[in-house]
Amino acid sequence: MLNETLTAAPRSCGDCPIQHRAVCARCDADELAQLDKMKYYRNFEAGQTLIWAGDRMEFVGSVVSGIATLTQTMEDGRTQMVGLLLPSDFVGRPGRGVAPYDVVATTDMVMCCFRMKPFEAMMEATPHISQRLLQMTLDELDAAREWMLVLGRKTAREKIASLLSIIARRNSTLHLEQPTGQIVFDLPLTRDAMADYLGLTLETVSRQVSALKRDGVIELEGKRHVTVPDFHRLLAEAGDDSDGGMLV
Amino acid sequence: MLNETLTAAPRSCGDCPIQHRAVCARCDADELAQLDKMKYYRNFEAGQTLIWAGDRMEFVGSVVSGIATLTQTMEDGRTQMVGLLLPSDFVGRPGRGVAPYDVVATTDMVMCCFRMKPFEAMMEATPHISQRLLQMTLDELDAAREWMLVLGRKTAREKIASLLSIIARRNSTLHLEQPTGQIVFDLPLTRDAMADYLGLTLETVSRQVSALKRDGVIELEGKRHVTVPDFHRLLAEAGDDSDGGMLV
DNA sequence: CGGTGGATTGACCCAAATCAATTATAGTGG
DNA sequence: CCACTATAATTGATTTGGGTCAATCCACCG
Repeated sequence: MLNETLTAAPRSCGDCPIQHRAVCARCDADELAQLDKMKYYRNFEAGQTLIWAGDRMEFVGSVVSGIATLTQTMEDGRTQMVGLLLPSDFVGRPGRGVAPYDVVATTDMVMCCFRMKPFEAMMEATPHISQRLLQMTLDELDAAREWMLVLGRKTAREKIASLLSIIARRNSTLHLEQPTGQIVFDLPLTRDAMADYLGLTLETVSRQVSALKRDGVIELEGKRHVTVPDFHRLLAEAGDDSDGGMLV
Repeated sequence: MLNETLTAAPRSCGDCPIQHRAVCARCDADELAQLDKMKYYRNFEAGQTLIWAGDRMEFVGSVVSGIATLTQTMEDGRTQMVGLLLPSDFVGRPGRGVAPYDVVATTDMVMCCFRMKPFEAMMEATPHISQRLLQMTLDELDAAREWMLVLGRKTAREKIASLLSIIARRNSTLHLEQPTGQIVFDLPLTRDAMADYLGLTLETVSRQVSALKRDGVIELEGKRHVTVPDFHRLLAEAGDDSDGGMLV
């Protein structure tokens, strides 16, 4: 399942489900103790906007469980999703006072928040955090560039296949499996959110999902539960390289 | 002029035109001396491919002068530019052995290269470099996300206006001016490269450039020399926020 | 000069947007 | 338990922005 059963904050960092992938992954016991003093957990409900673009940011933090989206909006209302935040992903930018994007919870969420000021001070003092954050940011940059190819050059059908394969891949790496053969997962996004991510309309998303289903690339149970009988077939539909390509 | 007259390597870091913006910007004299031991300059000619996607990377480095592009290619030949590298921008990723994108010089270039291994070791030891690199990477991530909106939701006309305003802005920040009123610059890209950046065909680029010219948004002298009589008008054509929006 | 590569312009076509109507699906309260 | 909404999703008909194919045009250079 994509939505972890965890809906409450972990008892301590030792129990934290994201301790090995989050921004604090490299911290030693001392450093974790320091972080503990500036951190607090917050719960958000599905649909809730965590941060509005233009707001003052008073915290940064990690997604502990649940899923959020980063979205950019033009004055005339056109929107483009620019990020999908899964457990262990980092929210906010040290040193920046104002949020550039809307951050919206698509499921119930738990966040581990750090007060901005002390966190920034700690980043100056201990290299472990900024080193880890650098790694994570470089990964996000790669993902963003991958997404630029999707937005700029792929057909609607390829876009849908790309999104499905990305969700499938992220989902299975969370569970430490290699994505091959049959894969099953739940879509964390509505058709509308998928359209925002893909630079399409929701009608086109719906049509192409139906087409992929008709052609046997995917199977649907309800609107959200997806079975991919052959992951390689899906990758081929996405226009992605035969297999490899993926930089982890 | 966009192309700095500098075509040779600087004598020393003190003479370096990018010393205040590059990855080494925060380094003290000691650290610069350390870097000096692992660095070497390389010249590239316009059109030359610095790095092929899939190649082993044996160096990382900074653009000292000139302009390069980062490009992703699908097996069937569709290409998408995913980055524009200007002086002071960083090339390569510490810790990564294989290049994910083609890097191509669009003008003659000088690069300040660091041998990968010692550079990585130094990053572990001195926080100044990874802190600066983190800042730069976060800026690039913002730029990439800005670009996702352009690719996903803007019309061809807006895309052209967006590209022109980005080049104008970057160009004038290099010269420490505020972009207002009349702006003059040289396009560093061919129509074809612009199309690769914008997710368009070169014919559409040509048509929309002509349209913007016809409508008085820009003036052209030859194919490359651009005059923008009213920068705000250009921003409005780009669909960008009335003025602000820009996160520096 | 003719040639070559970049750029422009025109005619036509198609993939995805838009406009519009139905069809699930999930509550909610009588 | 069944109407009565409200929201998400599907499907159809039509339009359109940008792609494709093709014919010049232009500037520079040997």
